[in-house]
Amino acid sequence: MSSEAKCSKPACDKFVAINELAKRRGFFWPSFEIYGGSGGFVTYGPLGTRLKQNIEAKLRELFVKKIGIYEMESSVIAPGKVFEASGHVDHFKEPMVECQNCHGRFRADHLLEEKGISAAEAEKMSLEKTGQELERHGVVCPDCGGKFNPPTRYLTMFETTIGPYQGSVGYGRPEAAQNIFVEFNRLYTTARERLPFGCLQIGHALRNEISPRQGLIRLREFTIADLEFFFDPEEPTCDKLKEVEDEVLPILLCETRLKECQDTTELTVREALDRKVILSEWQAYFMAMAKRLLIELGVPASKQRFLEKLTWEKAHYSSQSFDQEVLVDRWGWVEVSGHAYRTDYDLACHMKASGVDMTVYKEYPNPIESEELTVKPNMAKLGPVYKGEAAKVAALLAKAPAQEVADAMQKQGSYIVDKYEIKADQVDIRTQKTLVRGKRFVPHVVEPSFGSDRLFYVALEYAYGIKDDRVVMSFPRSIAPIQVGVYPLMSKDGLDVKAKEVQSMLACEGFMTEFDETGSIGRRYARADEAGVQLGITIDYDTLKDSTVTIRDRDSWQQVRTPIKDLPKLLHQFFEGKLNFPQLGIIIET
RNA sequence: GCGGUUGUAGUCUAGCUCGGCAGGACAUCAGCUUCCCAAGCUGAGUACCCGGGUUCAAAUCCCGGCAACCGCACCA
Repeated sequence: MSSEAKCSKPACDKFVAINELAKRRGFFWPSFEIYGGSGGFVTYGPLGTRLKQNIEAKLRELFVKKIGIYEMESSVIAPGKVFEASGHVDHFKEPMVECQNCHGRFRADHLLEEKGISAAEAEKMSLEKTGQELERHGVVCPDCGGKFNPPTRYLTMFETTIGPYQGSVGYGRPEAAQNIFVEFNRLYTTARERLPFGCLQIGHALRNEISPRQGLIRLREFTIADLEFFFDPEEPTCDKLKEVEDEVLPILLCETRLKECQDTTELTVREALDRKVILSEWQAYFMAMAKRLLIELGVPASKQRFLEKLTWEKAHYSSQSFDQEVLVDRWGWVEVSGHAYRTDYDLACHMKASGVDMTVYKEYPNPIESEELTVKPNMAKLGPVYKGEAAKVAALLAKAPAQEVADAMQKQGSYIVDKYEIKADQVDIRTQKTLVRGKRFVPHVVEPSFGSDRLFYVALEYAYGIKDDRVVMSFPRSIAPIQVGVYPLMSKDGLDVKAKEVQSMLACEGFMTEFDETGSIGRRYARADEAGVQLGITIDYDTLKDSTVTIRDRDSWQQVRTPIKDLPKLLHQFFEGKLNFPQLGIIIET
């Protein structure tokens, strides 16, 4: 079918074209179709799964291998306590009211805010109180003036029961980050108790969206890549900053946004830090790396920007947040990653809720010497005098300010604590030298967090192109789901046998290959272009004579002639980016 | 969740107003033929979103559900 005919309708944008292609060729499709489907769930097919794996591999290459970040994998379900402690149970529950007349739904707290009640106050209110306040202010439906039903809470986390006991609530994680915080102590031990260090978790997350309607952009179950990077707030220096300090970050600043202006400010990483636009060096570093990741996925720098989040847009845990956005055909700017400075919020919350110490110990370069006056009860003397009350007296003494006790002893020879008079010989007062070698503190965290499915979608959209009326998916060569297609020019005269040999050899060399012998050679090239197969190797009658093959490039449709024996080395270098296509052999003029 | 639009093979779609054998294009598979950019011929398989109702007869009309798109709302 001609793509022109397909795109003559006004409704046909890239989103439609990609969804159609994705279904037809097996990149992805809506899940559970045989039962009518269920919104917000998606299945990745053979091509899509590979592409997604390659994208995630790219993320690992940039964020894990190069910096030495750890990785972990934990459960999707967590006991209720985890998300109560993290603040998600409170923040994912929105009070909503429904109009009895038109059934419109509104955020109850937003309605109260319009009546002059502060956001903080409205958020804290109980459901009952919210209902009373709505009534007191005579709030009616802004659409039709109808009355509201009593407010209810809508929880955007998936709730479940762990085991057969009803009281044991569990939640599907809405982000992968909490697993990392919860396991901090083990990870820190594994990291040989050194800061800074980071840990990445790529895995599924669940958010029970009210109405997920943008294909891969908003799903109820999706893949998230959360990287939590822990560092000492007193030593916030990023030792990798040199590698990225000249990288330009186009940022849409808060001050610009408040003027209702969409202009981005182009700042290098260095400038952004100097001007305190970005507070943390590590955060700036990760933002620069995120920009590079998207470039490697095929999104040019000019189609990317960072959006500084306004105070009320930020997550409950974040002190400074940026969204990395990519321009897409249908929706304009779409978030692909979030960069939050979470400070010590999460670890502190879990420490408080669990009672487990999650501080780390830092030794000072030079121990700090200090002199301290101590008052030690002399139990040998106190015991016989106070008998049963001796322990209580000792405890009271321990609480008393040492200097005050010492002064009293010197002046009056005794000290009165509560109703007891302590004699000088009943305590031991001395000056003790102590050496403070270090201190304990809660590490700070910066978090880059990627939506894997969104990375996948933008990679598809930016790969999508039309050449001579044919769809060509021009993936960057490092993420192409199939690297090499092998085609016998004819599937007879031994060409097919030879082609299978070549394919098998390349597969053993570690390449992702595909064999196709049906249809004319042109048709097979077209099919391969649509699947984003990077290179095509064609076995023809000359191959049988001189053991050379034709290699065809997906994007330029150029062809070169190369001996079979040179293929492994040349192709490895090509996919590593060390060779360009014309360097793969002798160019065939067509 | 509300309002609007919509749901027909693998994909895109005609037919629905006015009930009467569900048609096309592309894709797929097989055979012949051709062989370096979707050639041709012959043949094949595959569809009316689900459930109920009205009717001799339902893709078509009615009711309910599910799903998608657009708008509203929501999106830490």
